[in-house]
Amino acid sequence: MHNLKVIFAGTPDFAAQHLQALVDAGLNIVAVYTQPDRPAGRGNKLTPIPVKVLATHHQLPVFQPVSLRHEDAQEQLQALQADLMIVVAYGLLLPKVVLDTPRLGCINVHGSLLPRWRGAAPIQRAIWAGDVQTGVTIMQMDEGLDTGPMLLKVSCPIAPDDTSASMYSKLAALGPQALLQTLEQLAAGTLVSQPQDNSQANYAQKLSKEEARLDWTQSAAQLARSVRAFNPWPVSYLVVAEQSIKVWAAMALAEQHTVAPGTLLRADKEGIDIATADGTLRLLTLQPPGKKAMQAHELLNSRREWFHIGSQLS
RNA sequence: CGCGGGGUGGAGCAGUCCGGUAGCUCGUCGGGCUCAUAACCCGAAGGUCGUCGGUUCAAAUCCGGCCCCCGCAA
Repeated sequence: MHNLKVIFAGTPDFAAQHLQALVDAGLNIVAVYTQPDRPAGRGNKLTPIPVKVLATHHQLPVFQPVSLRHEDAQEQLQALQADLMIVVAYGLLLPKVVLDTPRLGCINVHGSLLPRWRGAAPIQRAIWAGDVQTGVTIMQMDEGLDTGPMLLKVSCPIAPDDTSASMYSKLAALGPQALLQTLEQLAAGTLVSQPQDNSQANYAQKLSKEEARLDWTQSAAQLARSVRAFNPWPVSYLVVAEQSIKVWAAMALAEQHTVAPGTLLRADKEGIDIATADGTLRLLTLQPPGKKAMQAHELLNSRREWFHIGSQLS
């Protein structure tokens, strides 16, 4: 596999960890594609792109086209005469021309056990839906959205306290291993591809800030899963005293109640308990705007007036 | 120059506008009550108020520089 000319395409830290593994494995990486630098964050400063930082550190040629739909970008790609392109969380659509440019096409590392959770937020949706396991799938890319034939799947259990953040780091360890294994099989000629069963497919819809607002008409169990799935982004929140308070950790209590959803049942050292349509949600770690995340009892030390027992949350 | 909040005993906050005895809710330690307690009562320890400089008889508080943390919008 070391004589393959490989192009790597990816953007965030998750992708960078795969690139690192490829570099460590001694692959011949002829180019690295990543998204253009953009002003972002507080102060709108230019934020370094993880993959670019790593590529630059290893003195790999970096390309940052705005789109791969333009001919000049496609010609540039063509000129690299690559055998294979490896795509991990790149964030740009690859037109068919691009998919066909490398001799062996493009392969992708996807954060779910395909065909379940095709699309933008596979890791988060697996937690959100209460799946007991997820994993990574290495697949040959085709024109569809994560519809290509699968080359290798590795699964990973989702623990009851796993968040999207923790699953990301678990899969960021599994993905590179699976990717390297795939490349070895490719080189050895033992690679077997398996088509996806479309009848088993579903889509992992992008997360939104709107969706992150805790909706007391959902069940406590679902809300607890959402809190885990939306950590570290967009982070579940509730509105109290006209402020959005992020909820970084919560748990569903078995306890039932007879009051309206959104009623504050208790607020003590254990946490802040709120009635939902089905069961009670206990808020454990909260973060008011401008503050750091803190335990419920710490917030109550100074903001008791925000949490009067019996009050209604919207 | 995107908008904004903040750095005060171990924690979360008030006090800053109108300079002048360090406050609140917890935690910790000691004692008491109790069958018992994470509950309650009594008491104690613990702070150069982010940092550097300026103004002043006097600065957490006024003025200026610097460091750090965080929310929103992208």
